[in-house]
Amino acid sequence: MTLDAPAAVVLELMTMGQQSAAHLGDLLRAASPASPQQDLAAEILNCCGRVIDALRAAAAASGHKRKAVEYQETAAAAAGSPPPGPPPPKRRPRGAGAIKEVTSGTTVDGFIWRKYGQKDINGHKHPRLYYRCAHKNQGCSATRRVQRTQDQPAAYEIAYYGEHTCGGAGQPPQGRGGAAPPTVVDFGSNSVDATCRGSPPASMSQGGWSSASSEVGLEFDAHEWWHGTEAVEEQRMGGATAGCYASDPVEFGCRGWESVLDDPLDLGGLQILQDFATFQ
DNA sequence: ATCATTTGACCTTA
DNA sequence: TAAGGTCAAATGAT
Repeated sequence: MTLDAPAAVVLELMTMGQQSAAHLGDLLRAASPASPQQDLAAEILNCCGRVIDALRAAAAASGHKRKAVEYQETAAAAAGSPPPGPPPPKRRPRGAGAIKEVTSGTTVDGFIWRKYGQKDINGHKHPRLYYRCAHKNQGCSATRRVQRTQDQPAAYEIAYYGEHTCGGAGQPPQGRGGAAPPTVVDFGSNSVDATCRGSPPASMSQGGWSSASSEVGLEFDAHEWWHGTEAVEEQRMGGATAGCYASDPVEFGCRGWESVLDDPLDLGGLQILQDFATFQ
């Protein structure tokens, strides 16, 4: 089994939660032999255990995949340090490795993209869509390639190329769209404000793909966070919009987590966890 | 009027 | 040479 850093952080946190719940159960048992609080602690314990199991299963299932980013790193390592040579080609080599690949139920990722092309691809039922960062005029060279998956029409395979040098998220293009929403992210809190206001991931807003532990939680928040053209297209393409589990404290309870983990198409669910276990 | 999207053509790579 | 990736004019939306 292989667990990449963010997934490993989730696993570690869940393990800590499991231990804390067990400790709480012990304390409650010492205080009174039988109480509803003990049942609650036991339920928390059970939920943590199931999430941990699901995480480990997801990591095991995806462990055999050789991802583009891994290939890229391997190739770079084989080539050694980049020699001073001609400028990078205007067009990336076909099949060049993405810096990140994600399978998601939404194309919304917190960045603002401009579509510049669409192509029917052999063997694919759906066309491939090409986007570049809306801040290209600021020198940002980030692009992404979006392809609907064959077996799951509501899911997209998104490959990212290039690093955001623009600051990206939270800076809607001048002249259209509204003011950027606050980019406050609080992974340590499960309050509605902290998790459901639609802020883009902080690590994204700073450009690049941070492996910071906070991103584990932030990916759950990568939903429609401003009403720009991307959101409109999202509706036109029939893509699912990310659910916001944290918006309902009940939903975010034990049953909510289970439903998340049980449905690979459900945003912020197991698919995302698999993405992190696979693509980091 | 301005800006984003669409779409066919062109370019590059394998 | 086929297929993937990008360009840029045309078109549509605001």
